[in-house]
Amino acid sequence: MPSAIALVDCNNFYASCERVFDARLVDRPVVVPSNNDGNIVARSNEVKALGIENGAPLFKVRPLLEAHDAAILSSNYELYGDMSNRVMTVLSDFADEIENYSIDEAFMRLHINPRESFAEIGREIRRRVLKYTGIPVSVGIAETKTLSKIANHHAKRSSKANGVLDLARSPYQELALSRVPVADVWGVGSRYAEMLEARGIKTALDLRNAPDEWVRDRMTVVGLRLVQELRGVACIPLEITPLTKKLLTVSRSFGSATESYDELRAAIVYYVSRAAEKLRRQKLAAGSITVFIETDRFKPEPQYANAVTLTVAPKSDSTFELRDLALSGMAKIFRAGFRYRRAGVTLGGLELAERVSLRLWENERYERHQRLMAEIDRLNAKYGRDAVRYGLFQSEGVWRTRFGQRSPRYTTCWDEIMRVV
DNA sequence: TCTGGGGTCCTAGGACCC
DNA sequence: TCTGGGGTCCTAGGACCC
Repeated sequence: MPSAIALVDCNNFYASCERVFDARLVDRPVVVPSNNDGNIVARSNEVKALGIENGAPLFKVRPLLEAHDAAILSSNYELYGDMSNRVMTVLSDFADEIENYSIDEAFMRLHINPRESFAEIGREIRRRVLKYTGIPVSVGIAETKTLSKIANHHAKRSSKANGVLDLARSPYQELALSRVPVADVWGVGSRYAEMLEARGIKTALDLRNAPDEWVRDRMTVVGLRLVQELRGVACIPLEITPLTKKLLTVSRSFGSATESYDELRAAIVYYVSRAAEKLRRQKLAAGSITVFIETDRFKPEPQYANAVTLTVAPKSDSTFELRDLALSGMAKIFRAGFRYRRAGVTLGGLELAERVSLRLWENERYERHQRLMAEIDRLNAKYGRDAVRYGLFQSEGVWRTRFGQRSPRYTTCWDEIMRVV
C-alpha cells in the first residue's frame, strides 16, 4: 500500500479561530498581537496583502491597520488551544501515525489503496475539518516532512491547488522546488538564507542540488539532513508519541517596568505557580529551576540581565518547594536601581513524577503538599485561575500582562460562553 | 507610549576522571 | 625540548521552529 507524509496546516489559525465565533470579522482584516499587544503573531489574508510582516511591532503598523478598519484582537490562547484539540481530533480519523507538530499543524502518514489518490484524501481532510470546526486548512503531501512543507507552501498560495497539493512522486516536484525561495525552506532561517543567497543558492531546488560536503561544512549535519529530505530521503522521523519535554518555561514581559523587589518577587511566584501547574498536569517533576530577570532592551537606559540555575533535589513538582528555591535565586541576582521589564522561570531536568516518587512516600510533609496542591488545582480549574493562590503575589501588579482586546474565551470559560439573543 | 513566549538541536570548549 | 589519550558531562552560544 503506497504511503506518503501529509502536512495539515490551519490557515491563519488564530485569526480563523476568532472568525469562527464572530462572523463580523469574516471580511475584515484581522490581526492578533502577542502578549502586551506587542508584536503581530497572526494575520488574516487581508493583512498579509497589506504587506504587514509576521512579528511586526503593533505600534508601528497600527496606523495602517486602522486605515483599513482592521480588527485587532489580543491573543486568547485558551480559545486557540481548545480549537486546536478539536482539529487534531478530526485528523485522528485519517491516520494512526500523527505528529501534533504545533498548535496549528500536524504531520501524518497517509496510506492509500491503488484506486485512491492522496489528493482525494487531502480534500476529504480539508472538507471534514472545516465542517466540524469551522477552521480552513491546507494539505501538502510528499515523501518527506520537508517536502510536504514545500507542497503545503504551494497548496496555500496557488488558486488552482484549492488548498490541497500532492507532490509525492510527482513530475512537478522540481518545478515546485524551483519556485520556493531558499529562505522559505523549513530549517533555513535568516542566517542561513543570507549565507546561501550570497553563494548563489536562491531556491529550494538549488539547495537540493548542493554538494553534501559543502552543506555539511556550512550547515552542520542539520543542513545535511535537510538536503536529503529535499531529495526525498526521509531523515526526520514522525514523532508520534509526544516525547517528554526537557524544559518548561513561563515568562512574560510586564505590563510596565518596575524597580520594585517586591513586585518582582510577586511576578516570580506567579510564574512558578503556572509552571508547577503545567508540571503536575503533565505528571512531571523538575530537577532544576532557572530564574531570570531583564531590563527593557529597547530603552536607552541602564541595562541588566541575569539568571541563576538551582538544583531541585530531590526532584519535585511542589509549588511550595519550587517557589522557595526560585525566591532564593531571585535574591542572588536582583540588583537595585534597574527598571525590570521581563522575568521568568524555566524548569529543567524533567522526569515522570512517578519515577521519582519513591522518596516521596516517606516524606509526610510532601504528601500533605500533594493533597493540598491537587485540591488547589481542582478549585482553580473549576472557579478560574487564581481563585486560590499561593500567597505573596497580589492579583494585580504593574507586572501583570495587559490584554487590551481579548475576545471571550468562548469554549473554555463559562462566563464567556457565546450568547444568542 | 508602544518591540512575544515557548520550545529544540548541534557544536565547541572546559572540567573532570582514569 | 619536552607536556598521554580517551572518555563523559556540562554549559554557553548559535542556529532553527511556530
